[in-house]
Amino acid sequence: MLSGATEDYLKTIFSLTRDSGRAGTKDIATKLGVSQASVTGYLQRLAGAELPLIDYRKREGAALTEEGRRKALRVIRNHRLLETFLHRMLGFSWDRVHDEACRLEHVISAEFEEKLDALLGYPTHDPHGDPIPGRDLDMPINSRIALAELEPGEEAVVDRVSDSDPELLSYLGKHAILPGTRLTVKAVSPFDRNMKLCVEKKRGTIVLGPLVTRQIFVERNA
Amino acid sequence: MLSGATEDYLKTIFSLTRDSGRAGTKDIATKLGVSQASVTGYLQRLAGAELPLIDYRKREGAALTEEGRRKALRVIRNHRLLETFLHRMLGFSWDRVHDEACRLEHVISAEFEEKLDALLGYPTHDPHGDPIPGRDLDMPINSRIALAELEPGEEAVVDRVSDSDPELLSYLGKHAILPGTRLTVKAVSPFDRNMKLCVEKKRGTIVLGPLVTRQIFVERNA
DNA sequence: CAATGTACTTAGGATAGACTAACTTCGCTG
DNA sequence: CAGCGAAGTTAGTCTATCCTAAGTACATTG
Repeated sequence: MLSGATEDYLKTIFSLTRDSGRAGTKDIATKLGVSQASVTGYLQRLAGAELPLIDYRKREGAALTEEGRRKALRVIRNHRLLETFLHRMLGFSWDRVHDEACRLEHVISAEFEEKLDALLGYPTHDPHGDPIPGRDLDMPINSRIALAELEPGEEAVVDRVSDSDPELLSYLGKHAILPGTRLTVKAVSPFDRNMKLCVEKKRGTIVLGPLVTRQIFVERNA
Repeated sequence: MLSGATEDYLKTIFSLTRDSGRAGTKDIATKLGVSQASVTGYLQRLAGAELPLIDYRKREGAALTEEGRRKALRVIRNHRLLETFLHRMLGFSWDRVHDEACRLEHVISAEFEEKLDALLGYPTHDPHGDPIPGRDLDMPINSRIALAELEPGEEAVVDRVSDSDPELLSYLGKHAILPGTRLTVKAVSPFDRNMKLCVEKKRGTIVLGPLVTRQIFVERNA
């Protein structure tokens, strides 16, 4: 069995290698909240194991092996199933599910995972709109288009919202900006990139800064 | 926050001090599956903390302080709520809930505990019949009368079954011996203490040895 | 009351996972 | 191309939790 720490490293490397091909020591350290030296040590250990979960090269960072990728996806699947459960069945607000799921994801059995999946009706997306890998660990591709990239006049539907900042989630929730919400870009101020948005059928508009609009991912209106 | 190990020690000491006033090093070691030396060391550390959770005296074993008792009851509450959830909502069989709950009990938040309690409708007993401490950590007293103590002719209702052996639970489950099941003692063989029982409305009888009948606790028929 | 067995403790050490401090690499800039 | 800064590594520690081996305390029993 993998330790919780190992699972956290795998999850982090997985998400960092979505864009760049390799995850750097510093980025991993920042995401995990540990020192760079700790990361170097841990990566060396992981890469030197019998069945290595990562491929690590000095000063070039880490990438997941096929085995590592599978383990990472299993943890991500657990995490997102749990988030969905916490939100839908226990009534946790969507800004509180992340931390709880981060602790639970390391201790549930495969049997728990399967039964929870069934109880929830085999959900495909978690409360933030992130896709849930299936039992086969296939994961649908999610939108990579940040709201910040849209031009005035464009319409879009919110696909997902970064789950990293609870404060942000709470704020957006209050303004009904959730996966599925339809938005229209009314204006973008030239220097600060503030965006004036019309939110679906809701009365009025809202202005969001670029730190926010870069955390919201959308599908351009078909 | 307490570590999982500390919570396990507290839980174990709690259950061992139900009967005897103090928990001995050896019994704790056996229950936890660690060496006696580890237990001695751990108890010393726990007792020497700022706010000690246990009272430890050399060669006399450990007892919980009021604070330790409260923490122990919180863990037991988590454990039993989780067992109830696993059985009732996820459909785990009653012999599989214990191990899963043992891992989950250390990582759930107070918010999770409360919301789960509400979702389950504030249950008072877990699937084995053990009482669930309430939010105030009050715990109803459960039956201490082992089935093994009954005489031929007596009738009783199963109150709870020890959850320590999954094999036993599976076996008893197959024969419909669960909390609430009504039993009649038909005969007790004099030397081996085998007990011939009539199980409620079920066809036929069953013979159980003393290793089994000592794990089943009952209420004598009113 | 000495011998013995069981329960308990001490001493010394292992491992996982983290830290700080100090050093190395390397790309970029002037 | 020397120098600087950021990223990365090494070395040495620390804490939690466990271990084995060896010794101690105490009750029982001949």
